[in-house]
Amino acid sequence: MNLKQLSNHLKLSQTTVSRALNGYPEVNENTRKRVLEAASQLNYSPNARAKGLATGKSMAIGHVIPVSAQHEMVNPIFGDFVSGAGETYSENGYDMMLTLVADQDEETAYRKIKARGNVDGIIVHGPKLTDSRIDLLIELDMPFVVHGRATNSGAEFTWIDINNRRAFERATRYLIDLRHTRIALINGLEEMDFAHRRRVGYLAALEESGLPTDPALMRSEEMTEVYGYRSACEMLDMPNPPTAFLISSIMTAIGVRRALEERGLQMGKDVSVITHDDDLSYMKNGSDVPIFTATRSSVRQAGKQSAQMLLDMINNKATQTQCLLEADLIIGSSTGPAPQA
Amino acid sequence: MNLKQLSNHLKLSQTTVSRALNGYPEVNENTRKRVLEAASQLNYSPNARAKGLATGKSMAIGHVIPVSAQHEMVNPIFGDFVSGAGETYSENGYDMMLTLVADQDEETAYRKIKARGNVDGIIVHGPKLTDSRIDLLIELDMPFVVHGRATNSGAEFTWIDINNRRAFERATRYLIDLRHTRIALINGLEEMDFAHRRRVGYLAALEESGLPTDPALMRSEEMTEVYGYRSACEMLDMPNPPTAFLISSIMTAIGVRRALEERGLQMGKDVSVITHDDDLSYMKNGSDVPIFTATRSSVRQAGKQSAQMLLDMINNKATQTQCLLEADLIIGSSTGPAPQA
DNA sequence: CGGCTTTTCCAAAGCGCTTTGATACCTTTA
DNA sequence: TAAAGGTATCAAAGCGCTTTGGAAAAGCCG
Repeated sequence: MNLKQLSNHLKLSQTTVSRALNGYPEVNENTRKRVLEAASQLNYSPNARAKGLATGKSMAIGHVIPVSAQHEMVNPIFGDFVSGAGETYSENGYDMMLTLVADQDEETAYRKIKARGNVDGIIVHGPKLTDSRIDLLIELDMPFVVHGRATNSGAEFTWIDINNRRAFERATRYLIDLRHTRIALINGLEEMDFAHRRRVGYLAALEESGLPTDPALMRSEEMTEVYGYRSACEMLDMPNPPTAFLISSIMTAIGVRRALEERGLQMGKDVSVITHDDDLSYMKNGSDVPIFTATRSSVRQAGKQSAQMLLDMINNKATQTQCLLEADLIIGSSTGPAPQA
Repeated sequence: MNLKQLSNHLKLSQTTVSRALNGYPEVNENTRKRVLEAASQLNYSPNARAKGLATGKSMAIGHVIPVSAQHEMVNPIFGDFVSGAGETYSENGYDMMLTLVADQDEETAYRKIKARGNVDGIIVHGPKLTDSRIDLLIELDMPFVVHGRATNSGAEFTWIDINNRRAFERATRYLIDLRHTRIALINGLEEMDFAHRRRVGYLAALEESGLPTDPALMRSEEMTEVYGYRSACEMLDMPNPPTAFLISSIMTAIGVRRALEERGLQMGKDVSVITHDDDLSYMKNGSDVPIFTATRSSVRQAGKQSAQMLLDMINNKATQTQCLLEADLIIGSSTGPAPQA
């Protein structure tokens, strides 16, 4: 069923039918009603390609997911982010297009996306400290919103991010207040902007309290469970082990917990743990009382909001060009005063 | 840069340029080379919408993710599945389109997808025991591949699935061989086809050994960590607790482990645990020695393969219409002989 | 060199929609 | 009553590509 058939069936011109369907004023209300009824009854939906060609809009948003060829890793937050964004898209009649791009061919990939013209805007995932994609997208004149920031980018762009620095500064300070002095940082890859900021926050709190920093207590890797386990094992087996861990992801924190339990160490008593918690749907941080003390911020919410920002931008009703969310510091049972030496 | 501009620039007709780019034989090799060079130099990529309109193909595959409105849950396997599929798509020049659909408006959603015509085929996620989508898609004449099966569907359709029944039957038998007699099943929602099959396998093994089934030892819910924790707590606090758990997801298994540890029970000694393991990238089941004894099958691989099956189907070189993968039973340290009463 | 096929290229139609510019038909107003 | 202004509809052009049906150019043969 296409427009032509529908309008023949109604004995109206395509123009009128099209206008009736798209809510233009210059069509009689009775006619409009008739058209709308027929359309829904005959199950007519306009062909998206044709509509896109004619309007120059594709009514789709692209999500470009960086894939490091070595790891074949998918960030576990991805599902929740996308589900949040998807909700906004549905409400506004947009489709969501996914593209996985290996680091090395980012440039061509983005250019191609622009040229192919099947998205009206892009959400940029996983920005690095220095991220060439931003300048590229500006050059291409493609609307985009970055989930995160890119510290070393001079350009102005629209982003939504959580206050990673402050969150980790607060968390570190909280541990220091509990008299911990050897606090380990199990971070994400520090070429990633968020991880870098977290480290800055961590270091700031240490420095503020005059505590020394120890490179042996800082790790930076892809945030898997095994990474948390391995790091914790190695650190706990050091002569002078940390009494607290600050961790960038709940998956990794679970690995750390495993290492603790394996050693008969009690979390919140022998060793304290704070993790960042993206509030993932399948991996909630406990129910009533949180398992982990955590810096929490819903990534689903961030997805929803970044989608909204992008749509506003595309439809020229943009006002807010950046959005910094504060993470909550929620206290669970994984932290407690440092054990006396 | 569009075809017209490109062909003007080359002083050739659009026809010739189009043919040169699409590898048709009726164009001089020198001309073709000239065209190809200019295209890459001027960064020309054909407009996907226009191309789609002209060819009737959209070169995109839709993934339709069911979202239960209450839970707002995203299956954690989703990211890995999609990343596997995405790889196949990239290799073949296909895009991936994501649609989140709430259960109640499935029918309209699928009809709309068909009518809008921006995908050439669909991957169906999370099939239920009885799933109306299958008949609908057949009626709509839309190529599709189901990730999983739908037991109660009479129709013939293309699917890829793991042998859930056998996997859980083997796992249960393994536990029985270890002299466990009270084996709990912490399953996914049993309206889901995979969960139903797992239950059938579990029951078959029990029956085969003449062991009684106890409804108090069987749960069926959305597979979160908290669900595992809560179920295990409740069961362990029963007068006659299970000595072994069979669990449908590694996330849930982690919750069970948390409950065990909280009670000072040692996994693999006091209580045995087997879980299904989708081999998620960020949640590997340990490194050298597996944390959990598990029935393992890579969901990333399944994603890759289902994408391939669908593309083959669309391009008429389909041969294989169903694919049953066996899960490995890998032995970790979470299982051991049942403790003597 | 004329007639034949083969090679190489082209003009124009068409995919399904939106949108511009016109055209009828009614009202209103001077 | 004629001119002016609305209202409701339409025919046709155009979005950027593919593809059909030719036509010109080139190569081959006797």
